[in-house]
Amino acid sequence: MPAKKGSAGSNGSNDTAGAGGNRLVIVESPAKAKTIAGYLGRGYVVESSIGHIRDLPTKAAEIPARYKEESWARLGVNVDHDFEPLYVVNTDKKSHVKKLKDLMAQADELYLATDEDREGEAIAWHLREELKPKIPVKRMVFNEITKDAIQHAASNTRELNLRLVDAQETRRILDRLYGYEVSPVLWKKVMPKLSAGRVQSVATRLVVERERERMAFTAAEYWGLKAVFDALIGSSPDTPSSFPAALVAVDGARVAQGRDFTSDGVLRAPEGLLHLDEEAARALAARLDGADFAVQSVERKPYRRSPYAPFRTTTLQQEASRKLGLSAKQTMQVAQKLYENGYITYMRTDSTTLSASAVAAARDQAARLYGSSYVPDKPRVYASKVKNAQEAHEAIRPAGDSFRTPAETGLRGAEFRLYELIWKRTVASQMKDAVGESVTVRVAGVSSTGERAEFNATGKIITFHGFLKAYVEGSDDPQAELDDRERRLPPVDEGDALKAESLEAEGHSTRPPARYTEASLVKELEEREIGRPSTYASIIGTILDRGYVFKKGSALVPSFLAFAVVQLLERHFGNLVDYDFTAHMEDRLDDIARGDAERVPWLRRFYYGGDGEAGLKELVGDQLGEIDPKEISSFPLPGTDIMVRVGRYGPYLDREGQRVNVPEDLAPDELTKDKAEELFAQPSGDRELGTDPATGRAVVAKNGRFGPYVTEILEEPEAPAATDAKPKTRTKKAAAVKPRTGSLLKSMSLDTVTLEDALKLLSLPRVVGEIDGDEVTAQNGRFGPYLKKGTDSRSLETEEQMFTVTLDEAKEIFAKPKQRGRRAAAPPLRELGEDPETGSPMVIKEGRFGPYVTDGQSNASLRKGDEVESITVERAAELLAERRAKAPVKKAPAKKPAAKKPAAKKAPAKKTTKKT
DNA sequence: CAGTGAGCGAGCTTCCGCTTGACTT
Repeated sequence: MPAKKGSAGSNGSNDTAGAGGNRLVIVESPAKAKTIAGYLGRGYVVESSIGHIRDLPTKAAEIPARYKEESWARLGVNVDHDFEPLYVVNTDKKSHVKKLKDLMAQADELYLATDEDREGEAIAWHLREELKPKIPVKRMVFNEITKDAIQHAASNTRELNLRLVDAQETRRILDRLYGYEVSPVLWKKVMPKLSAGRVQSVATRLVVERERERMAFTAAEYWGLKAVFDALIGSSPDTPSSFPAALVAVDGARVAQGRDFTSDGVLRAPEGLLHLDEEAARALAARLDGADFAVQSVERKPYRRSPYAPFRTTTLQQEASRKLGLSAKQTMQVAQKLYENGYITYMRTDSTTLSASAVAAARDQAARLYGSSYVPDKPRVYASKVKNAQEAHEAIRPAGDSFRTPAETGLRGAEFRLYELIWKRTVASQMKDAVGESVTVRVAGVSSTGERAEFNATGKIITFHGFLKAYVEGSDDPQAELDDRERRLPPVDEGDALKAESLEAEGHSTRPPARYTEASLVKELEEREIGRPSTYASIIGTILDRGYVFKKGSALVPSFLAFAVVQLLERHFGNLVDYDFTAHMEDRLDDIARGDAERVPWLRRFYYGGDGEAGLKELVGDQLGEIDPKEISSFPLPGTDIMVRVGRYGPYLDREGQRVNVPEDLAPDELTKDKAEELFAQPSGDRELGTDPATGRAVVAKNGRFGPYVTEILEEPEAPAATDAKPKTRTKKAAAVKPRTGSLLKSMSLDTVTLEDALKLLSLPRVVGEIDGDEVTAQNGRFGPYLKKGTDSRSLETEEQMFTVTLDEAKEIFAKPKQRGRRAAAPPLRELGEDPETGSPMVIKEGRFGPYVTDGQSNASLRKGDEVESITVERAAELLAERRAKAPVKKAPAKKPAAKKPAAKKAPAKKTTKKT
């Protein structure tokens, strides 16, 4: 499938659909458009939609003005009227949609050739809705991109399948309701900007559940014997003389191994099992020292292994991770490049099917490289293992009707290695099975006290390598035996005497289940039918971005934040994070696609409830009060009176009010009782800076609620003798002598702050002098540096001024009224001229929340995509108009906040109470 | 998780699934 030049087909190939008219064909991907243009030739113009062209509005700014006041506008779904969706053309697609319209204006027929799956059908429908064609519209589908298949598809079109579109729309609406209703619950109860969704929340839950298993896990220790036996035949490269073997039984009782233990560290079924501890194992080894050993039995079984199916998205991500160390995202980026440049087929697929020409190419390549004896008589066919596979694409394979070897591509770096991986896997998939023999040798000996000890050794001889010549799959577990690796044993027979070269005790302990990696999590999701090939990489990205998981090497470790979020969802939205939720959804969508069910009753049940079960609306509305933020963010540390809490500033430990931070990168399963004590013992990362020579007190730097600061350590008022003393007395005493504190200046940092800096900070407030009988001091406050004179104050411009400002300067500053200092100091960033609507001049200013436009009356923040430098008069006027529409009266709302001032001040504190 | 005094434009965060290119330094 070499890329052809230009997007409009002009190659002189057969024109199957007849001469004359112009046909516009729209596919999803630009790369595909290029190829297909070449196959269709004259009379066809092939363009791409570049994925979906319309969607529900993402944020307020995208909601058309006439809907903004609707109660459901925030959702983009009219939940009051049959869940009717509101579609807008995505901002970044507007110009492209116009281009498609222009092309359509010159066409006589429109072919909607998007992928043949649920999403593809929907894209086709959206195209029809948005382009509003007045020319005939045909739906064209194909599963294979070859000239024959494409030409056949062009002359065998069908109608749009509106039921399939209905199913897609239902999926879309459900995901929106889930995501946009549940996320705000997290903002209120846990932390702003968090998110929940059908896929990401289950992915997070999987990672959290695995960590819980690890935390609940109790390791069991067990011992065995490892021996190396010598067959006394002399060794050659092909036939070793000695081989390793492990103790499996003593006097008929099987020796316990890792798999015999439960996750609680106890034996599953102790009868007939021998659990060796270190002492017993060493003693047995001693009693076997010098014993005679002989081969008790030799068991041979045929070994046969078939090649792996060609790559689909998830298997490619897994293997690229194991073998090339690429993340899911990196893999997809590299694959995208290979696809765009015509080296491989499409990389977001759940199909393992190869086209006939690809099968032929793979067989041909295998025969040329390894000989025809390596190629089976009949092509291999791979049925998809993925249950809800939509199979709109082929497997991922080298492009074209004959494959380029990696060397022939001229590729380099990651692109070369990924291509090579895909090429090998594809070629191997059409090769013969590997065959051989697996051998189990059992060796027995009698100890000095008459025990009969039996050892096992296993080997594998591959007599015909078949596909293994081309490709061996990697393993996630480095300890695991590679299934395909050859391991030879000496050619021994029953009764042969053996000499023990070495025999020693070996200790093991059971291991907790391994953490997920990106690749294994994606695999798990795919097996549970959650998520789609185009989203696997971004799901990982989302849960990383939200801080739900972090990476430790390649392992995905859940944060305590994830524990809190998952705990909330499990307790209050159990159905939504059920692992089968998506599977049930898919069943309903299939019903809808077949015409066996309607979407509205189903969505209504989901959103409004029924049959005695609460719907989503009630759960996020009336029942919201039942969610206790404190409880949801608290986890008792087993066996202690310590609580792990997730706060706004990260996780911390709480023991009767004593608090200490938990390092952000501490894995939850590493937070043991001992570790917690250790954290309490070295309080909160304080850094001792030295002693204040004036007071003899220690000065430390700490990180506090308001950022880094320095403080002094006061002597303990009393020895801890009076344990009965009421806290009140202590508070009183502490109130009498408060330690001096001071926030670090912006130029300082916690790591580098010196004693000298600290003493300077602790010297504040500085008395500047006296004005009109009032003492003037310079100090650092909540809003930065300022001067204080009685009840009056003025901000200072720089922190340095706190130490340098003179009395004369202070007089000057106090002579000016309060507000002006700030307001006049900020000149407009840009002047825009008159608002065409109101005639008042508009200027752009920099404010607390970033740049905004003001006409003196209304103010409106610039939105995403608006730039101070480039914003137009029209856009600014539009923003102001929007702002005016929202808050038309100026006085009433201005008064309210004023009256609420005390409440507003409490707001931050209130938030904290909610949380803590 | 330290503790101190203003007066000011609020507005937005978020879902899943399709698919790339557009900016500037």
